[in-house]
Amino acid sequence: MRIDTDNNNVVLTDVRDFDVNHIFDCGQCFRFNRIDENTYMGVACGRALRISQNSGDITLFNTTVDDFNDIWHDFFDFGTDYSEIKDALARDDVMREACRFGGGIRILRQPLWETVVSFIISASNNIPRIKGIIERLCESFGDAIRFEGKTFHTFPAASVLAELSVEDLSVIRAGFRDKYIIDAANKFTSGALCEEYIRSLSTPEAKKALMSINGVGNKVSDCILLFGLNRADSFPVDVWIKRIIEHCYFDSEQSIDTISRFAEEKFGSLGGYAQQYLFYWARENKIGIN
DNA sequence: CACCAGGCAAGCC
DNA sequence: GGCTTGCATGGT
Repeated sequence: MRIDTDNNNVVLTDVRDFDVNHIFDCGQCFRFNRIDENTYMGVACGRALRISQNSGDITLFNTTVDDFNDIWHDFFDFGTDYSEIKDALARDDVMREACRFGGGIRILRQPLWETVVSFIISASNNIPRIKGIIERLCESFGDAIRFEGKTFHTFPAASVLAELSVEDLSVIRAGFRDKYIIDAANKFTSGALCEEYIRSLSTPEAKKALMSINGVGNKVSDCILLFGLNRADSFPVDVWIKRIIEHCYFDSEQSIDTISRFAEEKFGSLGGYAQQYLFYWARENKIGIN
């Protein structure tokens, strides 16, 4: 990959294993929206971004090289070799096809706090509504930022949400999840949970710490570990993953525990990547629904 | 109208 | 311990 500047844009060439549609449509990230077939726009890490792709060429509009190096390089996980991961995972027909179909997926390194709240909101919910709730949360309580003549909003800090009551949150229409968001904000603000401490823990210990938050159970904590803490040894088992593993590897209904142990055995430390390839492939092709 | 949506907590045994 | 049920809201 080469990094150049063109006017106010950062231009990447010879980029491999990268597809904006795969990255932003595989359900890991809720704040980026499709502008056209090659372009997405959104907010992450306190910055707005417009990113466009033409095969191996990527343009980050109105972005400095410093911001690319300081923020977007890590956000897009450019330090990880996804070809190697796909080679290791593509050991059977199912995984070969899933890795081929979503070959441009990368697991974004999203801010921990935003990931905690986003996946609390995801519980028993659908992706369009999750995005709507998060958007209202940011509009109501985040900071306004200007970008390309438009106003965007950052994700509100835990300390900001900790000042709110459950009633204050009613404007975002999160339903029964509002009290969970407040509890998470309180734990992150009071020191009961500290990001640096959580990051220092092993994956099982970090999971236990995250599950002390009301509204964070087995599945949500696995998503936080994977998307917010870059723990690829975590394999979130949601209804989609459960159905596709059953459909492709068992041909009968299995317990969530059985699915988890199967994934641990089969994918090990690459489970999180496998989960994303499978999730995207299954959803886009409606596999395992019947 | 009933049913469900990337689950979870609380209340039952 | 495992199993059931209620949960807010919005879309079919």
